[in-house]
Amino acid sequence: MESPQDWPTGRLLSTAARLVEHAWAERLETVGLTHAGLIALHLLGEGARSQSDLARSARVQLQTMARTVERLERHGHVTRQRDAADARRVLVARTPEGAALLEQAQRLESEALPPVSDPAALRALLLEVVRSASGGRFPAS
Amino acid sequence: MESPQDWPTGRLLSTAARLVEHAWAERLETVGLTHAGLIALHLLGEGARSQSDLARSARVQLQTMARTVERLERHGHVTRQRDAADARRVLVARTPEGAALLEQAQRLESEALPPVSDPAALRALLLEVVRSASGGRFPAS
DNA sequence: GCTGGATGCTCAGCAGGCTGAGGAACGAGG
DNA sequence: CCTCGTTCCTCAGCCTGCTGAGCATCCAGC
Repeated sequence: MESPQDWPTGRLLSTAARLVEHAWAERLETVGLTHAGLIALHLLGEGARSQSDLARSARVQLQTMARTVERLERHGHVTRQRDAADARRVLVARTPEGAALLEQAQRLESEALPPVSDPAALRALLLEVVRSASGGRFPAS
Repeated sequence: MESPQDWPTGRLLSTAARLVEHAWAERLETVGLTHAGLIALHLLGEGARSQSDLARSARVQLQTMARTVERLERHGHVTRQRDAADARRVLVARTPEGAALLEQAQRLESEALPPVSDPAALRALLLEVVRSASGGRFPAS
């Protein structure tokens, strides 16, 4: 009960994620990004996308993504503007500063995961989990 | 970039954890517990433990555990009292209600992880990650 | 004894998830 | 047209992580 060995797998998953996220966040701090911000910046790609589109891709709720984007905008990493063609949408695009940051940050991100005996197997298993748990909640992403 | 397949492993880990946690929380809601509360309740065992002790075991900060315990107390799942032997400590113990809830909740927790091709391998790999990422941050847990 | 470091806790405040409620715009159908 | 359902977004509020600051207590060493 005291040791992680005896924990249920779900709890192990959450804990591992949190620990890795922390290491990751520490590095990102040096370039002035949070991990959620990096994901959003990454998903943006070259063109502009709507917030709900980003949210679906990132597997988070629209409200969560809206706040992340708002923070990125406040720091000058992205711009937001109403879509002229569909006034419900807000189009988000990277600024040059955002693009520059993204490039630095991506190099840091890959270093955050501690070395593990079989990285490919870990990836494959996590992918299985994501796929099967995304069902319904984030359709057609 | 759009699909999880192309994500870095750390991001996959976080996403998988969040999705599983969500499924888990949904079930726990039916018995009136949050996932953090369940962990604390579980780690308590039969006897009383101090908050910092619980925090170390759960791999969270003392402040986080304090708030979780405070919530459990508010709902009548645990009791808190100053340690007579060391007045800095707060001793936390399960109430009978808390113990009853725990038993129900543990059955639910195990169902939350979606079936995966090699559960044992997933466990083993996650355990590696937790072990190597706990270093320094949560000594001698 | 007293002082000073270590330890346990609380308070305040931030970021990132979530839900629920409600407003504005689009679009299909009567 | 106009209505009604859907979609996109915002606002408010909760829970869980985190940090930093500050307080009380203990204990070792002088």
